[in-house]
Amino acid sequence: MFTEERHQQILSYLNKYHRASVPELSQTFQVSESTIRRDLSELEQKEKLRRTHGGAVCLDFVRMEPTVKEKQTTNLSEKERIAKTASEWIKEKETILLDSGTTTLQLAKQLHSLNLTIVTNSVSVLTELQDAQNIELLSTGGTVRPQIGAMVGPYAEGFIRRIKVDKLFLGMNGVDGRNGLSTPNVLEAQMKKEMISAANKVILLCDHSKIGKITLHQVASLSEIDMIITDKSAPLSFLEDCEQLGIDVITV
Amino acid sequence: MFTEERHQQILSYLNKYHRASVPELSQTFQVSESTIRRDLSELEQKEKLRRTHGGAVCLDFVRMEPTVKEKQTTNLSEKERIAKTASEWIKEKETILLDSGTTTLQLAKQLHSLNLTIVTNSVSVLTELQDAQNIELLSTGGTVRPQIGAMVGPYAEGFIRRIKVDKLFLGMNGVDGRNGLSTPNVLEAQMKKEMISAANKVILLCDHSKIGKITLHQVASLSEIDMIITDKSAPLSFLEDCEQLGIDVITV
DNA sequence: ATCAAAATGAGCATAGTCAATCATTTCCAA
DNA sequence: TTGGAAATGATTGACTATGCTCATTTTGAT
Repeated sequence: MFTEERHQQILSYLNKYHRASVPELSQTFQVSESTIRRDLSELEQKEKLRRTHGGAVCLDFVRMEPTVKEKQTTNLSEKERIAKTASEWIKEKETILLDSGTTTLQLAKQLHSLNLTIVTNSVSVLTELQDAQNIELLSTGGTVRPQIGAMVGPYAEGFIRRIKVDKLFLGMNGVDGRNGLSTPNVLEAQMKKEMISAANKVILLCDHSKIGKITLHQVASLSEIDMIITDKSAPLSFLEDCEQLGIDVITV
Repeated sequence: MFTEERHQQILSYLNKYHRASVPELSQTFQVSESTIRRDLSELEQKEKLRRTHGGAVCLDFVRMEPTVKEKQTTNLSEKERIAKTASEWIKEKETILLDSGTTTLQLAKQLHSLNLTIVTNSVSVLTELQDAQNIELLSTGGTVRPQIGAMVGPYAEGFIRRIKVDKLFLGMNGVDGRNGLSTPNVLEAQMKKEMISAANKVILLCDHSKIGKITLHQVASLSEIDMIITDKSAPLSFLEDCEQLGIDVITV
């Protein structure tokens, strides 16, 4: 393969996966890592990609990544860690239901290279995963809630009622030992209820800031959750309540 | 074999294999590598191929690279003008169905400040308009087609069947006077059919590059269209055909 | 904050490739 | 035939691509 060809292919690869590591490319094209590094340097010179430590990313992906909104996201690093841990519980070929929200979006970012069927009511997740090669991506449809980008309402619920998934990764505004799960919007509350019914296993992703909060509409009681992934700042008493209910608790 | 003949054969060879090395060609045509290099230099001069270190690659192959982003920018200015004109036909409070595609995405960008109900099967349009203040945004849901970001399949069709909209803005891969409207993907074709049925008024947005093209699956005949907005490079004969059918034709 | 592992880029040696040059061969018209 | 232009092949010094080593930087985990 000629150098030029390899350069083209590296760009296609990046277009597909948005990112590529040096060892990954080295193996793919059967050349040394040095060569790949040289390739990446040259392509960066030509502004065809953006070099990162360990690899490179696609240019539009870079532009897309740090949106204003995302920068404003609170507790981003906790959410990232929670998402990373959550991704370790996903096996190839599974069918996953992804709720809307910033934490589940972080989870979506981890899933690009897996072979999965993903159902979601989040516009951001759709955008994030629409070009992932091995993912069969399904959208619930419905009314789009501004700002949040969640699809809700009767159409969305109707979609969910017709499916069954292996695992649901659920976000939530309020999580409380006594009051269970709650959210401020009635349509979202209803939607989350349906999602819980559609899943064999319900995994709740929430950073510590959500714990102890009670918001307007109750979605479910704690006992309907199978696993909860949160950060180490979560109050111990709450975590004990969860374990008492037989919920798997993971803190990261 | 004459020099000219060899040149022709080198080009055929490239057409077949997209690439060729100097030793490979040298052996194939039983001439020295020097000669091949001379041949390749001349052919590059005439822009018949692209020289690389060690050989040459077919030009089309090099051009094969146009990234998703570049595709979006093909005829961008035409698309923008078409979109702008299309937006002038939209009145406040109307219910609009927006097909997926780059031209309809340009249209979506024009609609931020209007008070509308918009239904779409395009992930890009959802992202574009999710934060628009006065827009009630509805998503069809369904299976997401990679690259294109169109939601299709039975669920998407089911959604469309249950609604009626004032106007549909439709994109299309192929538009031909005789053959009507066509698209390469069967699911998209089906989806577009349903959308046409759901609309009181069907407005086709297409730049001149789509006209005269026929692709695999027929979506509808021209007569099902109420209005077509295209650019001034559209062939006159086609525009006359449209007017004969009573279609409003606008060229920008 | 600190440390070990991973990644990097510079330098260098090697193999393969290149363009320039020149001698030889082929072709064609006078 | 013969002269000259064009095409070809061989040679060679320069250039390019690659892989390897090693000192330095970056990263991530504690």
